[in-house]
Amino acid sequence: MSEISISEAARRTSLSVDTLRYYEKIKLMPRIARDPGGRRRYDERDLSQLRFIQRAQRCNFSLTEIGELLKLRRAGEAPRPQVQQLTEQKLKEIKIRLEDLGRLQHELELLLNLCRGTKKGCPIIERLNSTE
Amino acid sequence: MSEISISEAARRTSLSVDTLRYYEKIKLMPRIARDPGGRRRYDERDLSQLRFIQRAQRCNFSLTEIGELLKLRRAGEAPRPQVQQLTEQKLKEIKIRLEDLGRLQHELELLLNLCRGTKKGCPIIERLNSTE
DNA sequence: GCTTGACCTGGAGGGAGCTCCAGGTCGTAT
DNA sequence: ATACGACCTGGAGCTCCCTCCAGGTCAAGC
Repeated sequence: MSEISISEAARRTSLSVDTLRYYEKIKLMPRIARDPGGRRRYDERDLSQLRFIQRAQRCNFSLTEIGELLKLRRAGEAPRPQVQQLTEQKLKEIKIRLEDLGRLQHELELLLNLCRGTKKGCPIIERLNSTE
Repeated sequence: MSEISISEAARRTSLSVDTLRYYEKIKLMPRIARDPGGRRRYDERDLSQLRFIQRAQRCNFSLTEIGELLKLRRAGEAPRPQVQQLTEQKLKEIKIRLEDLGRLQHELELLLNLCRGTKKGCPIIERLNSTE
């Protein structure tokens, strides 16, 4: 099979073995399968879920929220309205973050252009410093 | 003038007065002007900076990083190369986060459409659960 | 002049998300 | 048989970012 040790799983996800154990401890991950000696064996599904967690986390979701997202992910065949609602709300949050990021990107690009092209005393800086 | 009390500043930024004092304590914000009685008086510049902090924070920047961004923001007239480099790096990080968010958005939209239109047993779920 | 409430300071407390440690087990290599 | 390293568990410790507290000051209303 394609089952791998915890250290290999850590390597492939760039998480630490401590973090992997921690995710299991707080039940963000399900109980990972063990070999006869009691060591964890991660399969492709586990890795996929870990990568989902990482993506969601980079997008500011808390581990608690990610737990909910994972429930959605798993509960696909049981499309309850409450589950839909949660997803919709998360999507709204994502959109807001996308907008924030866009704004921040714009501000920094402005600043960078300024830094590149100017000697001193540019009106844009004043705008950055004093406007909403 | 348009100088306002800490509680008013808190109201306008949706931060708590404790957080406002905390930002000053850790020098993320400059020392805020005081009235003769020693109370803080926030002006438009302060509010602008606070909103910048909030935007950056929603985009996953740590307060330490935001401190650096604010230094850039202030140091506009002194475009040192090291300062440029930092901005460029932050922009790269922002782009990665934008991509992550886009991916996550896509995944959740997929899931949502699925939830809306299906009875049970959809191949997309399998894909979500077992693919990269 | 006294009360009330918003404000001040320094410092302790708290939740999230790890990270580390002690003390023990398993399996391979010598 | 033993030594070694990767693994196990439960629990303590740490950083970040607040949040709360105690004890005190200031300004306005009664």
